[in-house]
Amino acid sequence: MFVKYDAEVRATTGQTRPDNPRTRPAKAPLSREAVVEAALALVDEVGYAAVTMRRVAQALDTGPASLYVYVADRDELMAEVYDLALGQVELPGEADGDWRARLELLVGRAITVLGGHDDIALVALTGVQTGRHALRMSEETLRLLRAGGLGDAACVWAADLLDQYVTSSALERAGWLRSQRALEASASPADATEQAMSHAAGAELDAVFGALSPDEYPTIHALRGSMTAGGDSEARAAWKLKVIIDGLLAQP
Amino acid sequence: MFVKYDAEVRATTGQTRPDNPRTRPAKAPLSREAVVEAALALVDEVGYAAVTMRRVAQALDTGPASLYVYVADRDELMAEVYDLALGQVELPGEADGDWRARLELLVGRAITVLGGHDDIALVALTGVQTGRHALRMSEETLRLLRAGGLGDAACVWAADLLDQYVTSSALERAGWLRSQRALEASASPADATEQAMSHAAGAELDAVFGALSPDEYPTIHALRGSMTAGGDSEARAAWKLKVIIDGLLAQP
DNA sequence: TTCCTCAACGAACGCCGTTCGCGACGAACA
DNA sequence: TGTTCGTCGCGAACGGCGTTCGTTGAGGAA
Repeated sequence: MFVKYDAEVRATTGQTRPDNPRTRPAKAPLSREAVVEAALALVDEVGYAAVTMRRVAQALDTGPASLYVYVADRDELMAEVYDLALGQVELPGEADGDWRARLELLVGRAITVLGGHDDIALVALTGVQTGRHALRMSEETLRLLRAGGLGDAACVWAADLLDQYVTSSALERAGWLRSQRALEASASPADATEQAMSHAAGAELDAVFGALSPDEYPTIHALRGSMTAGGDSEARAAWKLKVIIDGLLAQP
Repeated sequence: MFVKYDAEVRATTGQTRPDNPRTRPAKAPLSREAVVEAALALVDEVGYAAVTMRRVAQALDTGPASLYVYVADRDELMAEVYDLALGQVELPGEADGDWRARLELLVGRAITVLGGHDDIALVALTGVQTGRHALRMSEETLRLLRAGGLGDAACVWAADLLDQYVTSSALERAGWLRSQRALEASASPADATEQAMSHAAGAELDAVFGALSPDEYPTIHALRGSMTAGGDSEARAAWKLKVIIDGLLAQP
């Protein structure tokens, strides 16, 4: 009853300041899970770098000090956020084809999901992740590679290589999405066709490569047409993954 | 006169590099180049994340505000530092073999050099680098790939893939070196044999994998012997690179 | 000599992650 | 009911960050 009253007052004033926070008899349900979920939502909303302990606390209507009951520090929180995001990756099933088709699907989904949460994949660069969902991904990757007939050591090294590929691709994709969003926000809504945006996105790189001296950088100059035309990023990603898997199968 | 005195004092104390009479007879010993060089030295000394504008300024015996005459912000400074580091990569020559041998050498050197400057490779994740040395690397990579007979589009995509590989490998290597250094510093100097360190380095991962339920993670459990035995990281890196290039050659 | 330009920098602003200790709360007990 | 006591949420503060602003003073031009 008091809780309800307090909550209502706070809701109508929009601030915790006016009333005495101490009058709260019972605290809203705070938990490690809630903190991590709030942080992931913030990553999507304001971006990885802008997720601060203060902002997470604010989203949960509390102070930054309260978060440290559930989380050791920002790094640990972000590691949890990373694993939560990884949980959104659906594992391919029987109907998705043989080991190779499933592996390609798994890697593609991981890149899509992680790249969709801004730079959360940066967490994977800080070391081997041992969260529940990270282990699930490793298990499935190794299982599929084994099904492909690779040797034990090759499986482990290949999983390592694929993990590097997923992480760097997710970060690349996150950066691309960010620039698209920035462009979309800045451009006048009238001419914001997708083609115009895509073209504008690569415009500065176009200029850089075009201005290069053909004598000093002959190959870049010769290929600048192919470099600018990023074209279908989907096809590019699929090509890269095919390269890696073909390479794996070429090993003894 | 005071300026001159200051310059002499600084030169004798070793704050700036040997006096070049041609450049700047009596000007302040500060320049964009000097700032970038000081920053790179700090990256090696205290690590990428700990390189702050204040520390760079301190190393140059000035205040942080003075740096902004030569550098727009920390990101731009770090991009310059990245390119300076890349300049330490020596391009393979005629004597190093065919295009493939040279490409493997180039990639290996890039990983070694970048990985040796802590997390400086993080810069490459913020977007396509267009510094002098970054372009030089791109030019050479594309040239070698073309010499390998790849088509125009394949060259560009392959260079992209190799760049991802270099960046992520450099960061992995930097992290490994960091943990080795930490271990070396913490362990008692008496038993600091390399084998003991290498073993201790993977000890916690060992424990994690060993504790996993064989039912939930059967493949990890089965391969945990191969996972822990990181073994020769040199061989692992060479294997990964071979996978990628073999994969490239398997494309139509 | 006088003036002008601009590199240099002290000081400050608004953030950040993290820590510490106060004091209100519920429980146990008289 | 009145009193004491342990728990723990969180306000307040600390040291440090990137960056900005306005002043200062030296070097070159006139």
